[in-house]
Amino acid sequence: MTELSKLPRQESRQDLSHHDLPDHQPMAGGIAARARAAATPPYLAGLNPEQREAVETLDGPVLVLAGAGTGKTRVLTSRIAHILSTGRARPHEILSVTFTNKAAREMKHRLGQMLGHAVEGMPWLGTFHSIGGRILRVHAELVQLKSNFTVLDVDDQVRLLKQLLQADGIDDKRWPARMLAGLIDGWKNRGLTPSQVPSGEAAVFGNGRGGKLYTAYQERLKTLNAADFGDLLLENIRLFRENPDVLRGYQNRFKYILVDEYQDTNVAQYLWLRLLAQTSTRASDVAPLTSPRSSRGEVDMQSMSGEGQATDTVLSDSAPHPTPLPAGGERENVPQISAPKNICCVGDDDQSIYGWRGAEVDNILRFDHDFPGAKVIRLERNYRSTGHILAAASHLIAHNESRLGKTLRTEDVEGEKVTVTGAWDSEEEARAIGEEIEQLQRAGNKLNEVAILVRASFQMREFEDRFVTLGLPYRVIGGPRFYERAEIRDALAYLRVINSPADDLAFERIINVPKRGIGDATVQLLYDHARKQRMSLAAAARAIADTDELKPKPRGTLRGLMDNFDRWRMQSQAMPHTELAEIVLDESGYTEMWQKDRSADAAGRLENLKELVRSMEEFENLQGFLEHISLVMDRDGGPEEDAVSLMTLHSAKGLEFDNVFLPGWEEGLFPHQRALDEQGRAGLEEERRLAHVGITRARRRAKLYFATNRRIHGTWSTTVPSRFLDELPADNVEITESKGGSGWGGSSGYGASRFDNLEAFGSSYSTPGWQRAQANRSRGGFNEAGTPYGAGGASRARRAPLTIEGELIAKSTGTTSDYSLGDRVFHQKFGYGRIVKIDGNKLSIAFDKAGEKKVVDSFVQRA
DNA sequence: ATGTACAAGATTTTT
DNA sequence: TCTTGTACAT
Repeated sequence: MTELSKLPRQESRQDLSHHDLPDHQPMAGGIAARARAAATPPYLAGLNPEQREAVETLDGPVLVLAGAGTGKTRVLTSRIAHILSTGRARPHEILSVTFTNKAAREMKHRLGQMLGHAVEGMPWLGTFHSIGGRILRVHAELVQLKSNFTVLDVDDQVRLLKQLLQADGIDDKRWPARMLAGLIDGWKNRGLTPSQVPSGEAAVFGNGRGGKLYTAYQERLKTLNAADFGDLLLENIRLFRENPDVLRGYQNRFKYILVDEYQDTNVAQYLWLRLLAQTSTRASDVAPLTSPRSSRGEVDMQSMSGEGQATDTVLSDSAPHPTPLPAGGERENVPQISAPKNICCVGDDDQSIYGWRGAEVDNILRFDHDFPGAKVIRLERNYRSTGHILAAASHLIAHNESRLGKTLRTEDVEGEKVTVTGAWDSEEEARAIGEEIEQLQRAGNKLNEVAILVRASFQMREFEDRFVTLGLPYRVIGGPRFYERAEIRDALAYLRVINSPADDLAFERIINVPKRGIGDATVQLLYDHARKQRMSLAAAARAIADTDELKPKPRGTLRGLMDNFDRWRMQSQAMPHTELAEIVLDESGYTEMWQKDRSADAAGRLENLKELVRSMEEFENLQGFLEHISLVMDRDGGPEEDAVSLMTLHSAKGLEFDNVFLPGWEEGLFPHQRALDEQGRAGLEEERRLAHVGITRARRRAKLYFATNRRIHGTWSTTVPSRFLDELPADNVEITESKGGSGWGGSSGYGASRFDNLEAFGSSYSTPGWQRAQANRSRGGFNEAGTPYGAGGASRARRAPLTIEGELIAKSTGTTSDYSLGDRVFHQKFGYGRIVKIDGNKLSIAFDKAGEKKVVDSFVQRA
């Protein structure tokens, strides 16, 4: 519904204005021009000269700088259509990356419409991550993975890190695994492998342990044959750097590269892109300076990210080919000469709102440096919003200092002024907005054309409450997604374990779900063993179930569970995967667990499970389904019913609506206090861009609100109207009174001095405690936290055995034990004993006190 | 191993 | 305020 819905509008409007047609074509005379216009293919129809230039400039690098509502995505889509229909490239030779899977799907859909048929064979249209993942799967063995690797999501990631922290004796309370996950994520966004993390940042957790944990994490991922989302790109970069042949294969393959939302690309994405779009065959760009795979993948990325200070050695034909190009589909049609790179990036520096997630606006600012000879095309004609809305947004964003600067214009009517409404409190705000929406509805507006964009998701609740009482249909966009729901993840975990027994995170997730009496202690035991032996949890479970490490009860259930999995795995060969899923959910007792559950959402969860099984039908087999899940996990919204959309400003990116409500324009909330505290001026500017994005989502009406009192986490605090309100141009704004009626009359200073009351309120405004508390924790600024943790006795006690274990790892990674019959050994639980039988790494030991027991060798040490 | 009582902490979010 | 996670009792 985003850019798509504007297409007809745009065309019809432009049909009226002849001056929009390209009248300055070099060879175009009068008749010829008309003949040409008549023959205009659908994908060029109705483009203005700016847009048309962006579509038709096919050779060499192009940067399209475009403001909101200027048809950016349309340009990209038309460009693909143009490339295809002029026969310059075949679908699989075009690489097009977008920001979300949704955007990718939409582009495919639009492309189909433009070309008049379904778009077949467009395998390289997608997001960075899914494309990166695909390439990684093809060349998995080159990065020491198996091609059926699993992709961990945040939840898995955090649980894995929690275990690593625990093993390192680090208290999860003080240093939550989530924090480490965030850090590692940030490092990966910046394209940093463990060895490249600046020592200051690696010192998090004390003593450079942050860096060590990162290393341990990556190692664990490898043994689990897993990658996290960051790896999908990072490992890709490594792959390209270490295997110039592979890289060249892709460089030659992709004749056209297109990137949407370039302003929101992060460093890793940038590096990845630059490698692919490299025009030169300079060794410094293509080949690593060190010999390939010399140091287990710790690639020196300076030469890539730096300013090209590396040597300009030309890669000769006789350059070493460290790894042969793998056989398979990737091999076809790889010409020897490298074509000039036709990369086209589309973006708007004023819409960069993901800086906090590692996006680098610099990427867009540096474009012509990175791609010499780049053509920069500006799209400044806005087709979306009316005059007042556009003027308000432009005036606001002009307050930002660091920006390229664009002057958007519209030929649309002035329309209604942007309104600013003050409410007494957030409740009244919700009430007022509810009423206005009902009014709009009565006036014949579709609810689909109404959106409420909030800064933070806690603001949503009040609107939901209000809409429920009003009986107004609404949908929350960007809420917990289908695949994030616990029941879906549980079910998937079962299937994942069946598909790949080594999937630890999945196994751990369901080992005691439904409750079957395998508690933390047991899991911990399994985990210790798994890590010591560098094996998967499932393998550890199997090994330990045969010994006396566990009490009979958990041992029995564990063995039963493993038997179940064996059986399911057998059955998976014989029956359709949907049927298997039903059997598994049934026999595991998972369905039963929810059936017994008396809580309100249990029914919905069962429904979701059914939906999951249904969605599996589209796939040929379990493997295919799971691969899809790990990369795209996304569900198309059901049938589109008429409803108000409720979402955060961030998830509104790329969308547009006739009527947009923007509540909560108050200091502290918007701009958000934390952004201000942590990022200072840069933070403020990003917030302002967010405000700009918010206003420019509106086609006909933009309605801003602020409340004088807001309840933040239960306590009421008085708030001050946002400074952004002051920055709006008076001529395009109308100040209205809250129609909620009750409290706020507009008399208290706000009306009189318009928005200049900031100072007046400033003193009375108090920063809520939680904001102040968080204030000095800057992102990436944990450098100062150099206090070595674990000096206390308790954690010492836990860490001490680690050293011993460390030695054990070195000794007993092999499958067979290097103990011999008759050796005296010591066991933590059973004490001293003598080995009487050896079966692989399972030892039978006659203990002095405890009698004869079967034990895995990693649990004993020489006495 | 599991249920319950209490304390802490609470932007934005895509793979 | 309300959710989430941890400490403690059963």
